[in-house]
Amino acid sequence: MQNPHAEYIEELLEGLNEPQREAVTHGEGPLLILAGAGSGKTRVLAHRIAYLIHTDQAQANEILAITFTNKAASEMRERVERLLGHATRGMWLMTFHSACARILRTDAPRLGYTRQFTIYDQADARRLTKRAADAVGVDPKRYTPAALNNQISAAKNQLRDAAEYRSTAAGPFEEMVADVYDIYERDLVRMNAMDFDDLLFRVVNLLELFDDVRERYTEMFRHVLVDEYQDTNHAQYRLLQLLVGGGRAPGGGEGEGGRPSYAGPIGHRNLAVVGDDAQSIYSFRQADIRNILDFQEDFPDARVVKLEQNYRSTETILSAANAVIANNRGGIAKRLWSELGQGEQIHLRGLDDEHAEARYVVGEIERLLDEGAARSEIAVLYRTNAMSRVIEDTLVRREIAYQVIGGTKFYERAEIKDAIAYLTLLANPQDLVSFTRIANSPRRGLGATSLARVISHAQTLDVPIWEAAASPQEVPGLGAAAVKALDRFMSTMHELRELSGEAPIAELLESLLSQTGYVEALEAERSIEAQGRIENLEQLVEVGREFDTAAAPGDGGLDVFLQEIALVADADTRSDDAGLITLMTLHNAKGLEYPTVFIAGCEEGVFPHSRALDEGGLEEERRLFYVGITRAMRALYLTYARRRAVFGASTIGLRSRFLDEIPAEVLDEPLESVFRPGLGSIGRRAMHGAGAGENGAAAPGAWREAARDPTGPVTAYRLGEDIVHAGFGEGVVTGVEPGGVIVVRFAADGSERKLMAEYAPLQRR
DNA sequence: ATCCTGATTTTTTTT
DNA sequence: AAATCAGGAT
Repeated sequence: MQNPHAEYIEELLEGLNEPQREAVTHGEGPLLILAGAGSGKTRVLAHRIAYLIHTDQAQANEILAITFTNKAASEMRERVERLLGHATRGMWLMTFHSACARILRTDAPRLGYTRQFTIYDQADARRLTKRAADAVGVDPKRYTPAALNNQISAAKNQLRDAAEYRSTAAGPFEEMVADVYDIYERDLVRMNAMDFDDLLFRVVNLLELFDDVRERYTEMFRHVLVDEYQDTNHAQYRLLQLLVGGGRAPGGGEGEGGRPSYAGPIGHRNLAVVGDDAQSIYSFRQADIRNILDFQEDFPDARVVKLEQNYRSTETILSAANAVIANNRGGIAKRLWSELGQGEQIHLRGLDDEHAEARYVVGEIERLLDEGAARSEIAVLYRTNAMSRVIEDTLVRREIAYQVIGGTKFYERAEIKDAIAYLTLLANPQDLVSFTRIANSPRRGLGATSLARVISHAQTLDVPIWEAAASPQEVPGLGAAAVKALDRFMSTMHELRELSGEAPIAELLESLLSQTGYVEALEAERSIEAQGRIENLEQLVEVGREFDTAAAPGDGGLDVFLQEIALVADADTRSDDAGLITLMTLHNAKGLEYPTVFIAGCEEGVFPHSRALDEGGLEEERRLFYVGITRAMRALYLTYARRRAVFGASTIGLRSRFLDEIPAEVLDEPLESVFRPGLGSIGRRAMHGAGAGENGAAAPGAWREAARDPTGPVTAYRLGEDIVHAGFGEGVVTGVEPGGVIVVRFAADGSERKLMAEYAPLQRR
């Protein structure tokens, strides 16, 4: 019997290599795809989804596919639709957080929330944590709300609620956090609100508490696929187990047993995960690399597919990446290879300070553009958002168009948050955070004292803040002026609430901004800044208009709009506009690729970051460096600055230890990069000699021979260099550590010794 | 209630 | 260097 789709399926598998094919055509049961960087995992995922639908193993609406960003999700959806030739409405293709918000929009009432619950972002969560900390009497100098909230967030991501946290709290600090956690949690519930972590946690609660709900979703999602599995946290792990069943001890108990055994309820176990342990970079967000490392223990019958052929980068770039990651212990052995040829060497430059670094980067960008490169082919990556500024300044000066991903996000701008807070209060009258945000914005004479009175009145009566504010004359101690101001404010809000039932979002926003006097107040300022804010608000109205036209019928409510924009990540706003250079942190670059990549700020303390250097942090920093390197397709530039302004003060920086983990033969590093200024006549002569390039950098390769000259002054030894020691004989450099220490393995007895490069009797051979 | 000023803090990384 | 915050003046 000929399958009518046979040719189509053949077409679907065309151009895939053997392991990719295996992953795509794998049928039921657990599947682990270990996908090295650039090995075509997005492609495999898209093809697998299309394959499942084509072979009738699943309908589109029976698939749950989790990606790391909304942007990745919509790109994936496009790919799948192109493969299938038709739309995929009904397929759940989104982030963990979006999927959870969507589940909760249906089922949150089971847990005592309304469907209009508010999602608080990190800033809101911190504000609420501060309130809780104040109530507990925490010394705000010793413990910042951010630090406290991080503790709470970490607990939630491990599915530990306030009571559980208290029961295991050890020491006074954790006791105190437990107190804060209690109040914070109580406030959230009272305000019908959830933070980001709650979205996951509450869905886990929902599925654990209500068998009927769990069954509904397990039956609904016959196939679950997860991208970037190495960066899932415990809550996400548990969620997956509840959805697909199984986990440890397949066929084991009904799941009601002890907690620490993760045996979930019995399910179809159709879980396909894709990831790369070498790219795990979110442990600060409680991502647990063990989720991917232990997958085969969780599912002993899992099919495991390794994708090691890289279709993205040159061999030069890959050998750098492989050499760097080899310095980490453990991990799943992989060796990326590619057929794309050696390509050009990796450009490594040391510059005097961050301004020189920016000038060098932008100078090279200009050169590349002159040679015909498109701006969209170039990305500049850095460790921290603050580092974008200097580069931005330089780009502006040279009039090169760029986009910055991250940093101050659109939805975090004060005016945008205000406008959204108005909408949020209309949807959720219990939302105290939104109320306090907008009650006096624009100024209407409602100061902190008056607001505190209204709030405490609402809390004594245990009624929503909206209700308490609606009858200001009943608030004890409220001055006559304040009563009047509140009265006016609330009558506007009541009018808007009427409107919110029927009007489209864009219209509601527009009337809100005019009726509350918000835009008027900005216009009155008559400043450029205020004008910018007004433009931002216009942009927000535009977002609303797009939502109005795009939203599926019956799914276009205010609550849906608010919950959607609460989960917009900045990475989602990345434009593919061919006319823009892209600037972003290394974290934001995950999953992306560019023909030319710059990694700036390769200095000790910056990258690896000084605050990451304790417990195991170094390996994660190295993975981050690995992620950065493997973003590059053809050209990679690494730069560091010998001096850098940190907090306005100039600081001396040493080149990153990661640079010395890259094999010398793939690097193109001019001499004056290696020699620190004033280190001797040869260094200085090099500066004058071979013709310093436009930005003070010598022409590539000019002094490479000199750098190898064994009689020259001590230069940094690099990984893999062959040396001769006067006492121990021949050996090879197997490690380079900061402080001029190198590790050498000697051929004679195979021993490894640490030596001071400068003083040991060493020679290159 | 609002504005001004000086002190303090900020930089990991993000859904 | 810039942003936020507390305290005090208006």
